[in-house]
Amino acid sequence: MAKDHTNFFNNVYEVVRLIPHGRVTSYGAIGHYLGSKGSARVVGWAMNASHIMDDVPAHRVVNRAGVLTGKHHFDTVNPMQERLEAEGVIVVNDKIQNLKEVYWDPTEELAL
DNA sequence: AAAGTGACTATCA
DNA sequence: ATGATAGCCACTT
Repeated sequence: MAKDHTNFFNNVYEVVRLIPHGRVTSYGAIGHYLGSKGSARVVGWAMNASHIMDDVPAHRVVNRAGVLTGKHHFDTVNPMQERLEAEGVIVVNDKIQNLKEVYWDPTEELAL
């Protein structure tokens, strides 16, 4: 990836990959950490392309409400919520119940 | 180069 | 409280 025009995606993948086990974050938080708080959609877009990378745990990335908005975008039959539940996250009806307990903000945890 | 799309978020009704 | 609309930034065509 010597090209810079994919740097934004690379940053997203890097942050997502750094999400601790059993933790989740939101698109806006990642976008904000990258310097563009309004780029939540772009983060989601990066996730859409993340399927080419198996090192990107997109199942740990949810929307602001803790809802697994993109669970249907997973190419596999392995549901996002089972994966999250296996990590210790309580997910019901595609929504994280203990979001506040598992929420992980890169701007607070990484930007030190 | 311009227009369209999208796994989001915030605000208004 | 929910539902619809607008704003946002980067990618695709």
